[in-house]
Amino acid sequence: MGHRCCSKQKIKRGLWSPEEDEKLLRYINTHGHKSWSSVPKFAGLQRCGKSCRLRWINYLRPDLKRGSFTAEEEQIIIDIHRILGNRWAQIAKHLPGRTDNEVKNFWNSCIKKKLISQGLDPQTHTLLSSHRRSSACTISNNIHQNSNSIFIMSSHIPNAPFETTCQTFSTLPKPPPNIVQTPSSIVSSEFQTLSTILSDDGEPLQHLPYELLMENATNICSPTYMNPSAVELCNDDNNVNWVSRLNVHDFSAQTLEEGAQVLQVQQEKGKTFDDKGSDVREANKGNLETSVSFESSNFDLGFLESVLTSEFISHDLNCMDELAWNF
DNA sequence: AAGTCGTGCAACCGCGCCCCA
DNA sequence: GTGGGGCGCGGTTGCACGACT
Repeated sequence: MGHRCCSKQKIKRGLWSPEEDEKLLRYINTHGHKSWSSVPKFAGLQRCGKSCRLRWINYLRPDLKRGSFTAEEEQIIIDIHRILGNRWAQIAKHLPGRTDNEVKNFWNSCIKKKLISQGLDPQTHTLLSSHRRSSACTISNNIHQNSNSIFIMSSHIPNAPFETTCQTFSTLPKPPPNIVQTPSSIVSSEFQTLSTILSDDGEPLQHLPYELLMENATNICSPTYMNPSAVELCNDDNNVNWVSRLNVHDFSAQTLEEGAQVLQVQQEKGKTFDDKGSDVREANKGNLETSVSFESSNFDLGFLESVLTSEFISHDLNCMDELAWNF
């Protein structure tokens, strides 16, 4: 079945010949492509407009980058996919010279397999269930220099000495001065440009640019730097206000060794943050709160990632589109 | 050398959105 | 309000080619 747009025409399908490429290229370079449906007719091609458009976008466009993806591009794809999912066109916008088709193919042929081999679900970027039970997970510093990922998870060999896990925390590099000596709470105004560090009583102490927070996002979970009482990720997008809060009182290697851990995740809808970042946390009594507790000797930090990631992903993808993803 | 299998990628397909008459 | 055309997007297919037996 042909495309609706070209059902009346004699349509050739399949691979493009060099002659067809030449015709299309010459026509578009001369006339542009105001209407794809009329391109084949005027260019002398027996193709449908849709096919011409695809050929131009994916192959003939002069600004296309050739060759294999770099490690940096790969990491960008993974990072954005973690948030946006299979929105290849959106992802491709952040990779100059790459097309959505190219990104999609690269994902399906390479990245997907790589993530699976690492025990990660390529759709959710969380540990596959088969790995979740058999291994304790650590949240380690983000080793990749070009990544804005909040966490990188690494599997912890079940019977390995616990020091292996702790080591991850204790060898983190020193944080920048404005994040060290922290108050006990960080509020990340995730989808705006300011992030705020709050004191114990919720008063804003310091506003941080979003980029700075993200650059140092790994610090949030580094007990070497601090021992925050909560990590909050909030979105104040017009009428939709939400906060994800992770109480991580004892989020330290020391306590991990002690075994019993409590992670409380509070999802609080309806909270508002004014534009100065002040927290009016008592304002709303009707908040939805979800608490999850663990009493396991192996605190599953992988779950933390799941929670955070799902918050990022599920709450409002429209916000994601408006993110300042212009690296 | 011939057949089989796996992989990468170009191209197609169907759906949904937007615009306009 | 609605129906049709155009376009963009994500999922899928199928071919070409190299590796392997």
